[in-house]
Amino acid sequence: MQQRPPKLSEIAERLDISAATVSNALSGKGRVSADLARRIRQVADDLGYVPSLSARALRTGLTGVIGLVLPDIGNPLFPQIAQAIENAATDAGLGVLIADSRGSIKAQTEAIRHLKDHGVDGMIVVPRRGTRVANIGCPVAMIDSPSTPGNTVSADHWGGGFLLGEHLAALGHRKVLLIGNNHDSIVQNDRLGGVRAALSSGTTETVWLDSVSLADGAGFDATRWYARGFTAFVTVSDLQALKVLTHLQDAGVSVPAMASVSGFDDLMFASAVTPALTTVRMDMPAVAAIAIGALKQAIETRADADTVQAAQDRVAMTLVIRRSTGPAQQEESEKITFTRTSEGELNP
Amino acid sequence: MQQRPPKLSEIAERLDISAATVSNALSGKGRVSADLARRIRQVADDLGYVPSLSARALRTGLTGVIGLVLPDIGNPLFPQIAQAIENAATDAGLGVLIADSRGSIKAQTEAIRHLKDHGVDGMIVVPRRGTRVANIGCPVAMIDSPSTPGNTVSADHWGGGFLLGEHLAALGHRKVLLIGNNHDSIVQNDRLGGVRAALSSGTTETVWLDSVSLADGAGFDATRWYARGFTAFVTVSDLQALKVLTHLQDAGVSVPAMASVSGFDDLMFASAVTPALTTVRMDMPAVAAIAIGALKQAIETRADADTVQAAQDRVAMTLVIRRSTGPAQQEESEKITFTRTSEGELNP
DNA sequence: CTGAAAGCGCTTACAG
DNA sequence: CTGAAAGCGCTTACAG
Repeated sequence: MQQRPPKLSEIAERLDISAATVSNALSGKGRVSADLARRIRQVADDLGYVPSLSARALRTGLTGVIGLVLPDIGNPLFPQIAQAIENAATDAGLGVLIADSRGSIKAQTEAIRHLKDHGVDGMIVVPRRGTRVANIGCPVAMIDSPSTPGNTVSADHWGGGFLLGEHLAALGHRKVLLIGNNHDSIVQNDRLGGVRAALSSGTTETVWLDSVSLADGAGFDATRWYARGFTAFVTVSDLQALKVLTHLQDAGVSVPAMASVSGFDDLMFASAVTPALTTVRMDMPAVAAIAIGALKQAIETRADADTVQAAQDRVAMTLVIRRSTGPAQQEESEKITFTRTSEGELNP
Repeated sequence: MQQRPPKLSEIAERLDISAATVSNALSGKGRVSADLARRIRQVADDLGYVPSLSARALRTGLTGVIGLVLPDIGNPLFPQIAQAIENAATDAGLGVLIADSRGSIKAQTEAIRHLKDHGVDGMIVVPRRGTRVANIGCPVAMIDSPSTPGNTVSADHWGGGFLLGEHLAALGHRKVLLIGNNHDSIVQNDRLGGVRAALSSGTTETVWLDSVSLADGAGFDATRWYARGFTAFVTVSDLQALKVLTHLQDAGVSVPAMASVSGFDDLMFASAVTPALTTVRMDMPAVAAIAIGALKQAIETRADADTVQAAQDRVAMTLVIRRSTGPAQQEESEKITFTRTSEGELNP
C-alpha cells in the first residue's frame, strides 16, 4: 500500500491556521511572520511534507521539468551531455525528461511534441545538423557550435582545435592529416579550422569520410598516408581516432613512435587504450550550467523568447595529454608531453 | 507569447455538450455513442487538443512518467539502456525522467527521492552492486542479473558467456584467461562462469582487476600471460577488451593471429576497432520492453508490490562476430568466424 | 447514452 | 501578518 503523503491542509490543521499561510510560509515569499514560518517549516519536516508537483503545476502552469532532446542517444558524447545536464538541472531543482530523435528529423519533431505534451517548461536541444527548432511554444536552449545561428551555448571548438594544432607544431609535425566524417558539420569544420590555423607553417590535408567507413580497405587507409610522409593524424572525434590508432597498430605502425594520433571529446575509452589518446575536451558541466541557467531564467520570467540567449555563450576547451603508464592515470591540461601518449615528437 | 492550448471545456462548448462526455469519449471508455464519440474526436483533432497532464495527474494521481535510475550515467552501457528504455516507454505512452546516482549509494537514495518528489508512477532501477531498493512507495522494476534476488528482468549472462566459451573452444583455444574487474559483481561472475563451463576441457585462469588499472605496468600485463601460453583473453566488458587489445597490439602481439580478445556488451566502439571486437550482446530492447511492460501493469493495477516481477525474466544473449574488412560492416550472431576478427583459430 | 457536481492539492489575488 | 475564496483542467461516481 502506498501511503498517501501529507498535504498542505494537514499542516494547516495541525497548527490551526489556513492553508494559504502554510503555502506562503513554505514558498518563502515572506508574508508570514518569521516565527510562524519557522513553526510551519518544523511541522512540515516532521510530517515529511512533499508538495504535490501535479497540483502546483496545474495551478501555476509550470511543471519544474525540462526536456533534453538529442539527435541520437547512441551518440558517443551522449553520456557526458546527459550527465552534465542532469546534474545542472538537479542543482536547479529541475527534472529532466529525455527524448531520442532516433536519427530522423521527423522523429526529432515528434520527440519535441512528446515532451511538450508532457508539459515541460522548456527544453535543451542538441540539434540535428541544419535543424532549426522554431516556435514550439516554450523556451529552448540550443547547444551547438558558436558559428551556428541561434546558438545558446557551446564550447569553443575552433579554439580547442588551435590548441591541439599548436601542440603538434611544437612537437615538430610538419605534415598533418585532418580527418572528419561530415563535411557539413559546423562543429567539425570549426575544430579542424583551428588545427589548420595553428599549423599554417606546415602542410595539412583534409579528408572527409562522409560515407566511407574508416579502416575500410576500399576507402581510407591510414598507412597509405603514413607512407606518403604524414606523421600526425588529427580526427574530429575520439571514435575516429580509435579507428586510426588500432588500424595503424594492426598494420605495424607504432604509435606514437612512428605516427601521432589525436581526437576530440575525451570519450570514455580515450584513457583506456594503449597508448592513451591525446584529445581535446569541452567543459561539459560549464556548458550545461550555462544552458540550464539561461533556460531557467527564461522560464521564470516567462519570456516570449523562443531560443534563449546566454550572456556567456562560449566555453573554453582543454587539451588532455595522458601518460599511459605508471601507477595512476595522470591528466594534464597543459601542453606537457609524456612518453607513451598517442602523439609524440617526431623521430624522438 | 505562448498560445494557450485548447481545453476540454472548449470542445464541449463547441459541440454544446458536457465536458464529462468529452472526457469519456476521448478516454475511449465507451459510455458514449459511437457517433458522438467520432464527432468529439474530430473536433479535438481540429482544435489540436492536448490534454493537460498536470490536471489529469492531479485528479488521477498518475503522472504518466517513470524514472530511470542508473548507478552511473558514465557507465559505458548507459546509452544502450537509456535508448532502449526511452523507446519502450515512449511506445507505452510514458515519459522518462533520468536520475544519476553519481556513484554513491547515498546519491542513489537521493536520486530516487528526487524522482518520487517529481511524482513518477514507477521506476526502472539498474541497482548499484548489492543495493536493494526497498519500499519506496511506488512500483520498481530492477534490471540486474537473473541470479540477483528481487530481479525483474535481465539478460542471461551465464548463457552468453557459455556461447562465447563454446566458440573459443571450437577455435581450438585451450588456455584461456578470464578477466573481470569486480569480484563481487554477480553479472561478471555469471558471464565468466558461463565461459568457464564451456571451456571445461581446457585450462582457464581468472584475474580480478578490482583495484588495478589494466595496461598498468605495475599491475596486469597481458603480454606476460601470452608468454605463458594463454592464447585467448576473455574480458567481462568491451572496455576491458579494448584495453587488452591495444596493449597487445602496442607490444607487437598481433590480434587475432597470435592471441584472441573478446568482450561483452557490444559497446559503440566494438565495431570500430581493427580488428573488430568479438563480443556478446544482450537484447536491450527486449529487456526494456519486459521491464516497461511489468512496470506498466503494476502501475495500472496499482499493485501493492514494490519490486515488480516479470513473467519472462531472462533474455537470451547473442554472440557477435564481425569481419573488419570489406565495404560494409557485417554482423553475424551465428558462430561463424571471418578473417580479421579479434579472435581466431589457433595458429591458423 | 449523457450531464451536473464534486474534488484532486495547490497558489494567488483580494480583503481584513 | 493572516484567512476565505476561487480556480487551475481534468475524471469519476452518481443520477437521470
